[in-house]
Amino acid sequence: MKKEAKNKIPVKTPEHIRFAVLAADIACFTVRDDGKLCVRLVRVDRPPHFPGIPGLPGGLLDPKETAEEAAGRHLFTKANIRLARTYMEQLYTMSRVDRDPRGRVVSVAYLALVPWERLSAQEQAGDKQAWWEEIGKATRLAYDHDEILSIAVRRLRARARYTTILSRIMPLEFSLTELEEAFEKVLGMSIDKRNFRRKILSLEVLVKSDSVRSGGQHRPAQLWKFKNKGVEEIEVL
Amino acid sequence: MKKEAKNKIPVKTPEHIRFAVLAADIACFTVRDDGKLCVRLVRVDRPPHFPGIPGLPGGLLDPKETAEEAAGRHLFTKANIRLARTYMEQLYTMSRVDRDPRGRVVSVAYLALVPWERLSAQEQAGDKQAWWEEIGKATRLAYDHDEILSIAVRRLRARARYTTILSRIMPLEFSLTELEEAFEKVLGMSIDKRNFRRKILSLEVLVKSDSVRSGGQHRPAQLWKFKNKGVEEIEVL
DNA sequence: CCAAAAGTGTTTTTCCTACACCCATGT
DNA sequence: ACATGGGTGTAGGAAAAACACTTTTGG
Repeated sequence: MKKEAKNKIPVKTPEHIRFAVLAADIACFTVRDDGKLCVRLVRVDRPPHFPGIPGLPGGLLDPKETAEEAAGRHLFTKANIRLARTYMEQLYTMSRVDRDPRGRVVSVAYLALVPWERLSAQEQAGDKQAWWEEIGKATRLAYDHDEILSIAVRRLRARARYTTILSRIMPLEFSLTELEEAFEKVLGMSIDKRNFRRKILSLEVLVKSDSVRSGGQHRPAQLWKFKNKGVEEIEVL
Repeated sequence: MKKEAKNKIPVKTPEHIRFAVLAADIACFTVRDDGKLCVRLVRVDRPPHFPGIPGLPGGLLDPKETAEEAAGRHLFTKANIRLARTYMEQLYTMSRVDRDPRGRVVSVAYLALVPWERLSAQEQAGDKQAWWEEIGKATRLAYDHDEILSIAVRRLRARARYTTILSRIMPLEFSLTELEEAFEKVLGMSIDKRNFRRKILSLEVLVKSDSVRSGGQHRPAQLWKFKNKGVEEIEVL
């Protein structure tokens, strides 16, 4: 019984090994209706090191939540993006000893995607606390968030090539041209229209929607949906 | 000055946010000379939950080291594998609240590779504390190490297909047959000899070595090296 | 009838796959 | 001389890439 007591444990973990604070940071992307690939930034105000400069949304873990739960929570409370509409996957864990000048903070970074169409008007517009920034212009961020962002963009590009991850950045219904443009914006290259359509249709991940989009003074576009709602699968493009 | 004091910080982080213990676990692979893909296991002895059962090597972070440094350190102290010979990349961070029944431990898992040829005789042989286990037989591990191992194998297979990661599991010099066998063991499939040779040579990642291997009673094999020592690159196979 | 984006086929080239025999060496 | 793994070439099919015109609508 004495032995059992010895083994019960870290209700009383020794002080010296509980030196770290755990955090989660989120690189949340969307393709804005002007076609720009954007990331959600927030105003970080932690003088003297980070006085009112931009950064990724994030915050500390609670003792009873996973890193992913903390990421979803802070994405909502700090950046006003609701988890229900977003896809999230773990990206990288940042553990440099001096990454936060105030003390040892280890941060689990997440990659999130949200369809622009499903954001409320207020979420789209942004304000002084949280806003959408074009990828190229999101620079000089707080902490090591430049590095997180660069890892996130690289990962997004890689996964766009061999998974259906872009289904999580598209509206529920979209034209093939819109899907092609999402690929072009994310991959930063132009794609042949006819080859793209043949390829994406041959993968059989899309189904025709009932409706068409009757936009400007031109032929209306057939709308499509992704067949498999949530998940992703291996492919190529 | 008062303001400054307020911003100095987590020399005095509040107790309640320093609830977690940080750890690193390592899935370290090699291809043994019998051709088996193996993972390094250690004996975990933490009764009552894990009394002398196998697990991945790992351990806690020190306050002044990164997760990767801790991984390298524990790989050496717990599993007797020296970092100098190993390639290591971050795999996934496990943060389930109850993953360690003794208290909240968040673990950063790493994938490591080491060439069998570069291990000492003692490291190759293993003992009661640390040994090489074939992938299929490494099961019912401590904590969530089954899950880590499964993620690691999946990742290794994926990266073998589009990077030169296998350069880190091969000896410095090797025959094309040996390289082909490494691919076959890792991917768990057989590969056509002629097609493999044509493909791998067309990628121009190998250079001929000066020497040949004069093994049994047959024609000696030309030996090859990877052109770019350390790094990896995008390819296909 | 004009502007603007939607939609559609064919040809060429590249890459993957399947497949069988000769070569150099040690015993 | 023979057993053993090392080494090579070709032909057919599938997928990728290059490329231009017709269709449908709104103004």
